[in-house]
Amino acid sequence: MSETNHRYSAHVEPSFTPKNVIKSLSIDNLIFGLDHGKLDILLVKHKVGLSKGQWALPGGFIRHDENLRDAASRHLHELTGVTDLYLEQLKTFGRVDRFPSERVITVAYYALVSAEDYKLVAGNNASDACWFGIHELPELIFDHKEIVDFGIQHLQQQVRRRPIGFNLLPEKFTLLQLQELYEGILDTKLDKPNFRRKIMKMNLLTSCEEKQTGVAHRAAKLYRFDEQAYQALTEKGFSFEI
Amino acid sequence: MSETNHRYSAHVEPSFTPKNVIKSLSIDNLIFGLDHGKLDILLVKHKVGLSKGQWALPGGFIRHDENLRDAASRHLHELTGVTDLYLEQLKTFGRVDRFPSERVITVAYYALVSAEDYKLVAGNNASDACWFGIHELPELIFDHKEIVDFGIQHLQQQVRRRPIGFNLLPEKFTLLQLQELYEGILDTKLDKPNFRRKIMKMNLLTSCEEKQTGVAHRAAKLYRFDEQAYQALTEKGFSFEI
DNA sequence: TCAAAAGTGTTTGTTATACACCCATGT
DNA sequence: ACATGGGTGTATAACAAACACTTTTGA
Repeated sequence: MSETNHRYSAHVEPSFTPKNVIKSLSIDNLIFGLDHGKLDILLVKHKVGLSKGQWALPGGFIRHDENLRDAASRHLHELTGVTDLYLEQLKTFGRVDRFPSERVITVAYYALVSAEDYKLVAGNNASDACWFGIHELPELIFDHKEIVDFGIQHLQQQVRRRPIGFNLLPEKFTLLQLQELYEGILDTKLDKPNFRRKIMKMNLLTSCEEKQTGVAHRAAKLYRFDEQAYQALTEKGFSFEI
Repeated sequence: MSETNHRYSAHVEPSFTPKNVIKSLSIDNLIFGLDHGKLDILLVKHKVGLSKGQWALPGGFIRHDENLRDAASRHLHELTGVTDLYLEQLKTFGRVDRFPSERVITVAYYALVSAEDYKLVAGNNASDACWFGIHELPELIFDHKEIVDFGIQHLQQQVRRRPIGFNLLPEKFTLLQLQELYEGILDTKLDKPNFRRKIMKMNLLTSCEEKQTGVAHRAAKLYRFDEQAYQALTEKGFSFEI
């Protein structure tokens, strides 16, 4: 893990730049997680370099023989151990003065990490990787705050149009968990009966024929997201709207 | 104009690469225009280099002291003479093998060119710049076809959610022109009465208190898009949906 | 007077919203 | 028994879709 941070920090001090990577171009990952209905972002703390001690988005350089998404994936994997994520390009940030001393343009990717993986990341031996609530972010390096702000806005838009939010939940979830997820991301309150109906009418959830356990109230049914049904519907021009 | 093409073609043969630009990173512009309800794209023909004689998106390299959008803007201006456009980042394309012989990643921007500017471009002395209907595109260089396909899809999504389509029309336009624009982009037929009502209810159009002239039927009222009303509405959380 | 597009009205079915209500379960 | 969330029902209003209709104008 320290190797990863070394590699990233390298990107602050050119002398640390690993070989076989593209100059002037980096990757930064915006990783969202969900903690009890609160939206979090994963940050790392730089260990060396000019920006030592400062928080930043996890990222790094791109190898010459590596596709952009693969680079994003690799950096994410090296840091968190998580693979097979919903990982999408967000935007490329290239302000002339965004990086000190030399021109570096960064391609930002974003990912949504499920509740299980959320714990995995937190329990990782990368003691300098940490989740922060989006309303309690520390000072960030470079233009990373700008990337975060853009990403949150983007997520709020995307989550209304595509069922990507499910990636933030465990495999089996209740309808209330799903509702709280949407409330957390969109920062609003939703009407329970109406939300349930809207979701159920889409036929995107499969009942697990199971119920919650260990709760001090009537146990809710557990559902799982039906990827195939979604694929089938999108091919028919289906539009997902919350 | 030949200078522009020289500059762009440079991007094919590294030996032509101008000084003071970033290596391994280029800009490509996807420029949409409207011709009688038909959606067009602006292409240029390379005059020198490996890809001589082939059609490509107008683009080029980024100067070290130049922001990304400024670079996109500059290349567009140099080629078409058009300024002050709706010009947005589309996506960054970076497949390892997208460019022959060396690694070049490109940031794609897109713009919508109004009917007036459309003529301006066509009448320009850049004899190797030409509009093509999106269904009649020639073979394109590198991964430019991929960029075009992505851009068309993106435009179809964006145009439904934000009133960017107005950029493709002249300043004063009729409701039928607007409807034909949407039909052209979305590749569907829309119901006239319903379309009119939907648009008018948004209060985004100002009447010019003027009518069409020179038409062989009842003259339609001319409208203009009210930018201020749109700004005011978006701040209130207004959502534009066609 | 006819074609062509401008522009209005109305009917019908669907969907959104708000809110009242009953159900199940652990403490 | 009661608090807590699970889950259903329904009245109302807003909206979308389809389509019939009247108006204006140049040729």
